[in-house]
Amino acid sequence: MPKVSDEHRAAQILDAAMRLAATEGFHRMTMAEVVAVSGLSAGAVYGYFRSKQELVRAIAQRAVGRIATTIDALADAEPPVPPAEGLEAVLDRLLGLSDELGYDVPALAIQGWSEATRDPEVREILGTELLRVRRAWRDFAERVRDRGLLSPEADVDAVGNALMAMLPGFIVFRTVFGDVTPRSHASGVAELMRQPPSR
Amino acid sequence: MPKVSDEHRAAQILDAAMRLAATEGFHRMTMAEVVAVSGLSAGAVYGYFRSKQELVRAIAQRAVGRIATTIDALADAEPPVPPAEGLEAVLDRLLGLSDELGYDVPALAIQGWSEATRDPEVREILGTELLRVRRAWRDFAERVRDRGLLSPEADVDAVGNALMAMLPGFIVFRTVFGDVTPRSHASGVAELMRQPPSR
DNA sequence: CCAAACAGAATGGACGCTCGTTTTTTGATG
DNA sequence: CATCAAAAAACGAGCGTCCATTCTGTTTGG
Repeated sequence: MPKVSDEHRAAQILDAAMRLAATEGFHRMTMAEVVAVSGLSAGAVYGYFRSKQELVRAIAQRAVGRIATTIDALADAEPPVPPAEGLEAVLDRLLGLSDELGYDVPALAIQGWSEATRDPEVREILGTELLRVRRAWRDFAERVRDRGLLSPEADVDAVGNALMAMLPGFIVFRTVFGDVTPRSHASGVAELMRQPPSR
Repeated sequence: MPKVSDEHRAAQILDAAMRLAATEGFHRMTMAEVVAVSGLSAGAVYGYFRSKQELVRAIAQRAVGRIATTIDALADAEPPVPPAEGLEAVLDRLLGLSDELGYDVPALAIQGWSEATRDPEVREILGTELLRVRRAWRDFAERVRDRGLLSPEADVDAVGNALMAMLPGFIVFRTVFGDVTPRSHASGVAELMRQPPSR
C-alpha cells in the first residue's frame, strides 16, 4: 500500500468539498458530508484543514484559479477574433469546465461572490485571481483592436472590462432564466457592434 | 402570509430583515437578530412569517421587485439615448437605490442569486420579476434602434440582453475589485461600439 | 517499538421555532 | 362613559436539533 502524499489527501478532501459546495452552497455543506464523501474521518479532515472556513477559502482559491487559467488561455489564443466570438469561446469553455470537473462551475462562482461579500480573505483571493483575468481580457481587446476589429482609438481597458463583465451576466441568467447559451449571450455583443447608418 | 390586515407589521419586520440580510447574508442573519432589530418578539415575528425560509423569500420578492421597478422606469424613459448612456443611468440609479433604502442593494442581489441556486421558489420569484426587466431592456433597445443609434437590422432581444447582462458584472466587479463606477463600466459599451475604420 | 496519521464518538454552542403566559384590543352592556 | 369578559396579539424563556470541532483511543508504516 503506497503512502499517499499530503497533497493528494488534501486534494481528495478538496474534491469532495467542491462537489458538495457546488450542489448545496457553502453554508449547507456540512463537515459531516465532507467527511463522508471524502472517505476519511473527521479527525483526518481537520488534520488538513484547521476549520471549515479554511476549507471554504481553499475551495474558492482552487475554483477561481482554474477559471482564471481557463480564461487566460483562451483570451490569449491566436489569431484575434471579433469580440463576440472571443466571448462565445470563453463561455463555451466555462461550460466545458463544468463537465470536465464534474461539478457546476457557475454555481460555485455564485457561492464565491457571496462569500466574498463577508470574508475579506475570500474577496482578496478572488480579486487577485480575477486581476489576471482582467489583464487577459485587456490584452485580448488590444490585439483585436490592432487587427482592425475595433476603432484604433478604442480604450482597451474599457473594452476588456465590458467583455469580462458579460460573464457574471451569463452565469446569473443561466441560473435564473435557464434559457441562455454561449451563442445567444455573445450575439448581443455582435448586435451591439453592428454599424448604425452614418449620421 | 396570514395577516393581510396589518401589513404594516409585516413591512416593519421585512425592513429589519432586509437590512440584516444585506449586511450579513441570508444564512448569517439569525431570527434572533430579526427579532431584536424589528423591535418585536420571536412569537410576533413567527405570526407574520411562518419560517425563516418564508421570510427569506419575502425579502427576495421585495428586493427584486424594487430593483425591477426602478429599472423599468429608467429603461422606459424618453428620449432614447445611446446604449451606454442608458446603462450608466441604470447603474447610477442602482447605487441611488442603496442610499435611498439604507442598505446595500448589490449585496442583496448576490444573496438572491445564491439563494436561487438552491430554493426553486426564490428562483421563480427572480425569474418572474427579471422577465419584466428583460422586456424593459428589449423595449429600450428597440427605441434606441428606431432612433438610428443601432443598426436597423439589430436584434433588439439580443442587444437588450447584452445591456442587461452588464448589470451582474457591475455588481460583482464592485464587490471584488471595488474600483468600478457606473461611468467606467458603461464606457466599455461605448468603446465597443466605436466605429472601426471601414475595411 | 515509536511516532505519525486516523477513526469516530462525544461536546458544547448556536439557532430555528414553540408554547404557556401576559398584555392589549375589542365590543357588548348598564 | 365605565366596566368587564372574551378574543387577539405579543412576549420571551426554553426545547430540540444540528453542526463544527475536539479528544481519546486505535491503527499503521518505518
